[in-house]
Amino acid sequence: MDENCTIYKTTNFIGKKWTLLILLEIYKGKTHKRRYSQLKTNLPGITPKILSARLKELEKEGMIKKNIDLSSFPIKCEYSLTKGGLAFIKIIKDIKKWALKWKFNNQSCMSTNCQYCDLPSS
Amino acid sequence: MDENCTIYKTTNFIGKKWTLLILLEIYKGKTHKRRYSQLKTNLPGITPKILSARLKELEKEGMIKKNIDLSSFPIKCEYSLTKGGLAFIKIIKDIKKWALKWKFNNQSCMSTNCQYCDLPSS
DNA sequence: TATACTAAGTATAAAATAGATACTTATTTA
DNA sequence: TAAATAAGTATCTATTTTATACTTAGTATA
Repeated sequence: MDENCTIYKTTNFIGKKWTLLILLEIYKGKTHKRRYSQLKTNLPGITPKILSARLKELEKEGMIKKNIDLSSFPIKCEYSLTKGGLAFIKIIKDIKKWALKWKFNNQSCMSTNCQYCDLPSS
Repeated sequence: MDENCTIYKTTNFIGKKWTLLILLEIYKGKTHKRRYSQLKTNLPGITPKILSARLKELEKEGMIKKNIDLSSFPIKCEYSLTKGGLAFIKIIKDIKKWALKWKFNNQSCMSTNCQYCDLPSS
């Protein structure tokens, strides 16, 4: 197995469960930022353990940045997209477009209130 | 949780381990077709159980088609991309381009012999 | 003063998924 | 008669994910 492979290495982290949904959720935040608790609320079904593991991995992979606000209590942590992370959103949008065209009969997103994919289509 | 969500439903199957690599490997075959045994050889590390589970899921999701040739022995099964599956290859190529730009310093793929991502870059 | 509340997690055990490896089936070739 | 082949399945183990409870420290409420 070739561990230097670009696609192999990349699918190894972007392919994990919840990863794309977390990126998208951060993107949808004001100025593309979200706090831990907002992510937890807006991604129903995710567990705190997985959310925190994915955030650490995304930070390690350079797709998001963590910012801690110590001035208030309780401490607030804000996660924002890096330039690379923001560039990746284009791919997620393309996946949505592909899915609408080839999987869901070219309807616009069927759930208008959907927390996940209610994002501008262009 | 909104189970009708486009992105949620889509990441649920394209996000699984090996899925993108299998699609890519079929794409790289002559006329975008590969036999089971070729996939197994060209995706070192995959187990027959996972390969067969993924192929079934991809077929169910309408991304590949299975074709059995009973005329010879042993039976040969050929997997080919559907139109939707072929359209998805564009996204995989974009992921590679993204990775080369943002993760791997804009080098062209570092392993020229790589089974996985040695694909035309345009 | 004691109690409850918050944000951002961690800890532990159970369930689901993936991996390793051996086996199956049916036909052809040595 | 024995070995080889394609396309898997079966069984057991290891890794990941999920469910749920707990932690920490400052702040507001009773």
